Amino acid sequence: MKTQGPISIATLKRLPLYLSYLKALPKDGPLNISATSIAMALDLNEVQVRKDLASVGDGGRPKIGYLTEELISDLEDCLGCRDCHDAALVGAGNLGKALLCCGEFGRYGMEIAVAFDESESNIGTTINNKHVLSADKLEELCSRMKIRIGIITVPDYAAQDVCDALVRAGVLAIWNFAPVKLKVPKGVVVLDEHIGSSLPVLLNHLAETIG
Amino acid sequence: MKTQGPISIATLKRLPLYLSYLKALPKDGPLNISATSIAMALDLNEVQVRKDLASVGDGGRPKIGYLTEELISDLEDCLGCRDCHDAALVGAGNLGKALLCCGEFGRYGMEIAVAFDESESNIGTTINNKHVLSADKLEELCSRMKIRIGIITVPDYAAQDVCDALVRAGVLAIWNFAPVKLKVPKGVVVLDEHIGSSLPVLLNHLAETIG
DNA sequence: TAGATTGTTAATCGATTAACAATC
DNA sequence: TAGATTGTTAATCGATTAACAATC
Repeated sequence: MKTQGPISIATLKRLPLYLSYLKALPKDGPLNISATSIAMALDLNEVQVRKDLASVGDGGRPKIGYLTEELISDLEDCLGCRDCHDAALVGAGNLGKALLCCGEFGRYGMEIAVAFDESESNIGTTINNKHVLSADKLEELCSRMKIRIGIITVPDYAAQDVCDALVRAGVLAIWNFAPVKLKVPKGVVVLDEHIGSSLPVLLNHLAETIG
Repeated sequence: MKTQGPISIATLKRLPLYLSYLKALPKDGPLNISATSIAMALDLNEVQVRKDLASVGDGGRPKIGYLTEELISDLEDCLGCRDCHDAALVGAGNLGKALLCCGEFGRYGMEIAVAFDESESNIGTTINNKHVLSADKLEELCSRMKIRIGIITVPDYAAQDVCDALVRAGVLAIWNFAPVKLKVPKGVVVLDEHIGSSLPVLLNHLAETIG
């Protein structure tokens, strides 16, 4: 693995694509793979692929390409699989459940360790082997477990309160699915995942197609 | 509403933010709102807000700002609320259910009209007043209902097949939640919504913070 | 050697931001 | 009038892409 300079956000977002593509390749296939073929498969520019790969590994060889296994391992290293962080999810509704059941986060260096919810019907249940606990215990437990990542999948009116509680518990990074701009103290990072905010892009395309 | 030139993708993605912010304002508040205050609230650059708003409406007035109601209506027009498209969702798992229950798509000009699934336990049920039907009926029904938008929330191995069926049924725009690069004929648009692909961005920030 | 492939340097493109003029 | 606010023009920035040299 390469000594990293900072990796651009755009590149960072593409790394999971490469990893899942490489992992899906047949095990008995060739040992090498070229940036050209990756680019073709993922519908990307091949120079872009090479630049991206250059930022995670120490390169391929002309005419031969990259060693597939090495590339996978470099990508995993870079995506942080080695030091996996525990996360707490708050709000075990449909979206929360979907995330709890999503197996691939481990690959990216995050594991949902515990979930919290307010509804009696959810509290005490287990989803994909993860316990759903009462939201009352959020602060104390996250603090004790030294959890640094919070995932917010509660309705928008509750999001800021949950966020505040997570911050008090020592959470430093928040993945926010509520369509709300969260206020956090300096040093805490928020990543907004507003499902639906790219919908206009799709509908705009459609409108043009239909004419 | 303004006669539109093409709106940039970045702008298009921000429009829902403005709309939901404006809608959340108290009804008995002031009639006007300034780009400055919107920018503050949403943590954006104020020139950017003005440019974005310029592309949907016919502008505000110096010293006064924009008429809140007019701005809301312009945003709604632009986001296509007037001609709402029917969509079909395929895959009524947790994520599918979350989307079926999400009320806000109507605002953006899309309504999920029907859902399809393979599992016996889901077929025949109703989620948020939307029928879940057998995947066998997908092609015929989507075709008959003249559905133009497909939402794919099935496991990745099934995604391409579902996509093909949707395309055969005449779907022109696909919102894809499976972590797979779909192959579609020309004229069909795919918008990939890879939840998790921005996770590395968050974890990278975290790693820097922790040091 | 010839050709496929890599990596780098420079050009392009799109989006953001800064500076400023216009206006109510 | 003075000041808040708008809109526009130009500068900056980051990311993508094209052209080319290096190499196995």
